[in-house]
Amino acid sequence: MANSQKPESLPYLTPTQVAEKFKVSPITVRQWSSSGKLKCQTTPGGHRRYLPEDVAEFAKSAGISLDDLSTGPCRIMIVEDDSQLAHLLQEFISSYDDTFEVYLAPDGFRAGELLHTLKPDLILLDLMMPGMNGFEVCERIKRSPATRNIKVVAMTGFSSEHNVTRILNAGAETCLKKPIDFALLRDILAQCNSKKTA
Amino acid sequence: MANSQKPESLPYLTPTQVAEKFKVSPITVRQWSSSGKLKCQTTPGGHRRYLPEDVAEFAKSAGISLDDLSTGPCRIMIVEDDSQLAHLLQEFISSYDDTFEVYLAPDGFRAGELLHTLKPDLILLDLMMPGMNGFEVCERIKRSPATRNIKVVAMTGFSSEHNVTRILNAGAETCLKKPIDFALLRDILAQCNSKKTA
DNA sequence: TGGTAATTGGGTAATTAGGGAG
DNA sequence: TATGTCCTAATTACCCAATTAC
Repeated sequence: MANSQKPESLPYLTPTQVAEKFKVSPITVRQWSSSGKLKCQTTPGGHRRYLPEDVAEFAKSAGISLDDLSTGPCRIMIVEDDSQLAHLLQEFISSYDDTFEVYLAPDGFRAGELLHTLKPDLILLDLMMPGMNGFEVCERIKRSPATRNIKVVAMTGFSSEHNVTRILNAGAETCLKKPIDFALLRDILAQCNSKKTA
Repeated sequence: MANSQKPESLPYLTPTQVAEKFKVSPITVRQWSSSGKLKCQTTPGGHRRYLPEDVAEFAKSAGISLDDLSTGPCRIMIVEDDSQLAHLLQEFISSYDDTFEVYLAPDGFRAGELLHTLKPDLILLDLMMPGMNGFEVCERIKRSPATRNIKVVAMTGFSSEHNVTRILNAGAETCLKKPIDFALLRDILAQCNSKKTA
């Protein structure tokens, strides 16, 4: 189950599903929609359907704990063209906590795909990959509302002071130097884990 | 259908596709048809197929605006790292039909992102880009149910017989040789146009 | 042409949802 | 503000043979 593909989730939520996320009754969710606080769409039969982004926006505006309830298990994407290192990271993460779901993106295309289909909680991002500018990728992730709350941990073998500053300014959590210090990585995973309240 | 000459690739919708548009299960779509609320055609085997116009009419009668592709314009993604060529293609397409929406993906990451966020109708795919294997990309697009009906037109400057065969086997509509023959491109756009019912 | 996985239709039962007044 | 209940309607689950897609 290590590097399996696609966890394609439904692009909408029913009232009951939304209610479960907020730990309230479906009737309450109905009220939120009626009063306009929670945007919703409707089926031809009049039933309400909720888009994940609308739910997230409502959670934020209401100050309720937002992202962890909606995500489920912790998903981690490893963007790394060095297959050996990628698998090493994957093994380490899985052995640290086998509830983490780890996905590998060996190239930019896969990274872009998984970013929007998998919607990971954490991204380990190699800054030096052919045909891909890691800095731009990080900036783009942080610029889009749909992805900006994803944690990005940069990885690089040529960590000049300037580059480290640049990637941190782009919104990365931290910048790991190669070879990877697995103690640091474990700390990062610990933070990722503490986020889970379930 | 405005100007379609051939019933080559009719824009029929399957029950599942209609269900996705209305955020509902395929079973519900079946009920709508059984009760006569949603008109449908049937295959020789008895399976239901839906015309976009019938779906649009049903949506209107239910007071729902379809945000998605049924009524939307034709979206085209150009995957090409040569900025000059990319813009040239964009200009040509826009001048051919200014209702076409053209988006540029200068690298693999943008291509992967746009594939799932934009959900284009047609992809012009450069096979030779750094850090991106065009053949693999095409195969992946055609393998996933969510994207397999997107038309892929390959573009390459080194079109060996073997490579052309390979990309066509991967599911590409055709393989354009560089420099691009714009007459051929126009024909492709014409097919893309006949798909539109709006 | 042939093989295999995914989708579909039919029918009925079970679950969920909306509206409103409490 | 959030929720429980009643009634009716909309939506979905389940089973299995046929059809369709790749």
